[in-house]
Amino acid sequence: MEGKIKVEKCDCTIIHEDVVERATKNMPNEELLYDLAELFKVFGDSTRVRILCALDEAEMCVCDIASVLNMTQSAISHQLRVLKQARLVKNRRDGKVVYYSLDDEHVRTIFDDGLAHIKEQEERGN
Amino acid sequence: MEGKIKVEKCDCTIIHEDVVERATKNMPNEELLYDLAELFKVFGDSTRVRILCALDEAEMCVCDIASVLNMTQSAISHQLRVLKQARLVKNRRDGKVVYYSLDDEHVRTIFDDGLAHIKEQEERGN
DNA sequence: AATACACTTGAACAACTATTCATATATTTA
DNA sequence: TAAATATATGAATAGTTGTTCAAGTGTATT
Repeated sequence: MEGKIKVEKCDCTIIHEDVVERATKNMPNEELLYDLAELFKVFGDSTRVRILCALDEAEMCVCDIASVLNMTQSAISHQLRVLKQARLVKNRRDGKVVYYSLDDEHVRTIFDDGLAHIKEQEERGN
Repeated sequence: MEGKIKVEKCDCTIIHEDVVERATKNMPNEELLYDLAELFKVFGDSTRVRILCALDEAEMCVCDIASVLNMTQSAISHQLRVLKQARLVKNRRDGKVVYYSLDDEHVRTIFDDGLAHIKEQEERGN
């Protein structure tokens, strides 16, 4: 469904008008939030997360990555495409070989924030 | 498929052994990366992103949120469940009304990082 | 030019996910 | 206790996504 605008409304009677109005007014641009969700969606797959982790270590060719993740080269290639479209990785060609590397300084930051959340969760007991 | 371990290997001949070995060795725990992806998956839906945005403004009941997002109460309730399981929101009951609020200091940080990436993308022209 | 090889890509399929609809639960009020 | 209301939940469904398989590019080597 993602991104469709719904028409139905809640049928409650005791809505907190002031809060609703304020929140509605301060909501960021719908498109921006959509793009944000799209970005996180890219991070929301363990194969892609692992690829990013591998590339954080060093620039690598497709076969290298496939070998590290123990997956087919085709599967990796498909995912690299997604990562590239999201501008998280870039590539360069050297003869037959295509080398991929991280294309964003924020990748590590976003990772670390996510890890911080997970760690805090664990500490709070789960 | 998510989380399954593959058996096939890449059939390339010119793997960069040193890089592969180093990357393999330094890869974080598989389970940790899986959890990380699971977390980002929660952020990877615009409805949930919008809910978090709304709650960043103020504590709200389910109907309030439904009203702000212009969606059915049921849909919101289902998503709040996901957010709660991920420990991103918490709730308290006051009579018939259940109030939800953010349950994590990192939510805003993660948001901001994501936005930083998007902005940089735009600046680089796209 | 022909072969080999690293990589890409399209189609197909299975697994997953978000919303809807109907119904259930919990709490207040009459 | 019965009715009203805010929320939750289960099943169904349509849409999405990741991997596989087969075939296609592009580059180097002979």
